[in-house]
Amino acid sequence: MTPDSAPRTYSISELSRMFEVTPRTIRFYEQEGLLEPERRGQTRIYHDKDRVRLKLTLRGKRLGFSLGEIREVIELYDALPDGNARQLRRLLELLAEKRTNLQRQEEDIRLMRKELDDVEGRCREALLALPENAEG
Amino acid sequence: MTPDSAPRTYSISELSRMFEVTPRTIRFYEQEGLLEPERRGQTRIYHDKDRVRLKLTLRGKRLGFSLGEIREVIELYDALPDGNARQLRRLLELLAEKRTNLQRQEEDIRLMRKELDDVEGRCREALLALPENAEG
DNA sequence: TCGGCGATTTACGTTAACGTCAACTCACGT
DNA sequence: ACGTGAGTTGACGTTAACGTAAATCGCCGA
Repeated sequence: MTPDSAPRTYSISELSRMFEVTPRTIRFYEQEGLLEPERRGQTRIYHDKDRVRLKLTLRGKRLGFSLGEIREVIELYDALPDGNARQLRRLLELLAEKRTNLQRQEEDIRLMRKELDDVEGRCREALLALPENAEG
Repeated sequence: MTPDSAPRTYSISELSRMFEVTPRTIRFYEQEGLLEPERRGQTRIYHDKDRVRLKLTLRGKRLGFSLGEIREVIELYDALPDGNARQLRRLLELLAEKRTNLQRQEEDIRLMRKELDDVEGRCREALLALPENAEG
């Protein structure tokens, strides 16, 4: 139906709206080696590859990774199919690190949930103990 | 056996070692309203309450919360048993926010794991495709 | 009495991750 | 020809979260 899944492109403002970040941020990420948009004249043209990278970058950020860490993975990933053994092993190392990190975060989330439950419990008790209570 | 579970106290360097942060960090957290150690002369004396707060603070940090966010929760929590209704409701709001946040993070972790799996898969393929391969 | 050691205060320095201009350029519609 | 709107390039500003260094204090043991 769609012609032939035309390889879409995006303007910077388009991407910026899609992910709710400013154009400044997107240019900054490029400067930091996280994106490599095409250029039409002086204007940047973003492809799906860039969109995906941006998505991964933002996700990484939400998980507390620095732009440097994210870049390192992306760079190694890009050199993947023909990377030398050293690079590949390095990448595996990096991946293992990230996994460990994720695991710790899951544990932290679990514990934090318990805290929240506890606090919320006490909070509701305190509310009910109020003279003029009316919860909702 | 232990006398009567004496309410332990800690020096700043002791705490600093326990959590692998610098004394500077601990003082900074106090300045930001996250800790309120006792004073013996000009020296800080930390109680278990402070230790717990520090632990929570660091956990919050690992989950990407700012010191300000963490403080807000701690403050409201401290004023808990006799807080007024407005404060209590505000606290419930905050807690809900944090929960939403945690949920998003769990989703992010899930997705990130998938990415890692994918990358690792390709990486191992690339390794095996090497002429002089020897994985371990 | 002196020398350390641990702690404190004050203050300036630093890094990451952008924000915020200002001054263009370029294509487009009228 | 002209304005308008999107995009670009410097360049400097900002904020959070500490780092770092210098000067000071108090106590304890030889």
